[in-house]
Amino acid sequence: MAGRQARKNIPQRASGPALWASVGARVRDRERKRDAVIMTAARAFRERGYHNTSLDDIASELNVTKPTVYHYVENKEQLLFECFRAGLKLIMDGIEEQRESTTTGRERLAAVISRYAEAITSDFGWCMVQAENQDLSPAMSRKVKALKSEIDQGLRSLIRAGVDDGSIRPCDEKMTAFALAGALNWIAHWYRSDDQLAAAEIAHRFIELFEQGLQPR
Amino acid sequence: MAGRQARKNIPQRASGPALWASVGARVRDRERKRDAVIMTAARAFRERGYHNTSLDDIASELNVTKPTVYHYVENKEQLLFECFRAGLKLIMDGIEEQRESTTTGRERLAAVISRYAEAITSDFGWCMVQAENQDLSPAMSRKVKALKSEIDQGLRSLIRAGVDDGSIRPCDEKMTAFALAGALNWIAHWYRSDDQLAAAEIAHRFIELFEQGLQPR
DNA sequence: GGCTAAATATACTCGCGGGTAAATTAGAGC
DNA sequence: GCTCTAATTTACCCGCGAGTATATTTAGCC
Repeated sequence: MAGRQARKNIPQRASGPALWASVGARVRDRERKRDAVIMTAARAFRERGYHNTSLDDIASELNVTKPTVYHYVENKEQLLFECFRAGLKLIMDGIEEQRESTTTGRERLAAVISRYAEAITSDFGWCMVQAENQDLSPAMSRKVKALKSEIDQGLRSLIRAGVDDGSIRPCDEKMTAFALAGALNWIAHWYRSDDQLAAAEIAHRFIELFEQGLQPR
Repeated sequence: MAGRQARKNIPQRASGPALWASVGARVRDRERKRDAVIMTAARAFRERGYHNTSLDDIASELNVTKPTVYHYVENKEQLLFECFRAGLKLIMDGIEEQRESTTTGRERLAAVISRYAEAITSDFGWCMVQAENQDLSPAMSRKVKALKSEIDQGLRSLIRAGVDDGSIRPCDEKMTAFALAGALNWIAHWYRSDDQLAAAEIAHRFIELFEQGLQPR
């Protein structure tokens, strides 16, 4: 069939469509396939936006048809949520990681910023940032809000810790956390993966700016 | 008719639906009406998002039918663009305003930040931030990109000026501008107009943070 | 090699919403 | 009061895309 033939010619990106590329190579690991669906969706959402990406699009990028996608995920909203959660987890891990650290609050905050930048520049970055309440059902919206709030609280408590240990100048922790999160989240809007600038480099410059400030010392 | 009666009961918000509220009060000024359409769209987009707002929604908020909206605006995309432009103009004005100022670069930058925050918290703020290329035709996308770039260049040149006159510590102006714009744009994501926090207050805290930095001096 | 369950595909439904053609109403000028 | 234009409405079209009912294939298992 023409269909079959066409499928073989699809370029095989890492960990994505390759899973389904040839019938013989199909792996039966359900988890893996589900992850591939989510990953592909994340990339598609990032490139074309949530509303401009149909499930048919995602399916065809996976060399599969729409009902197959529905076999791994309840609906489109859930798909967005999974992308969101995957990205958010990267950040949460970064924050968690610093819990047992014994360095100053400022240093721990800097470490979290680095991980945050890493997460935002990942395939899931865009979804994390764009998963607005507007596109979600009330129930989902609540979940997303709660998760986002965890990140916010994590940042604030690091700032507070820094103020307490003297490594951070006393400041409005809420506004500071918002400014930080804003600058970081915004990366998703301008970052292109083919950019020369690596996440680590961006994080480094941001840390310097936020720590030192614009005014000469 | 029941339709007419219902219209009279619509609450009349400032400068919006009131224009059409009663037949007798209809103003013939085309400009004014067009502006009302744009304003109403901006509010709706902010509340429910671009894709979740239909032109029927906007029309009905104006106590009018969809074709009337089309009488003032070519299509939905154009409508988003107009909202975007209206918001952007506020910022451009702020930058322009500082061109003839003779103060230091850092002070001028602070002034622009204030105006920026003001613009972002306005009804048009959300549209400005959300008018992503993804939802726009290639032609529109180019226009939006060009306008956004103007803002970016404005910020960078202020930073450069500050570095030159010694009021700003030498830094990567591109990353600094991105961080600033990010923090400011992000306001649109969390700001609610009924918030106690006024734009001026937010701007003030942001300026302090960006100027002084987190590290104690 | 036949049985069963999971995986995938075919072939639909259906509503929403952008956009429009054609009629109707309002109003300015005479 | 008539006419002509601008403003507005009624009543549509139509495509896209989310979601699904049903058939078919695949693969593990005895």
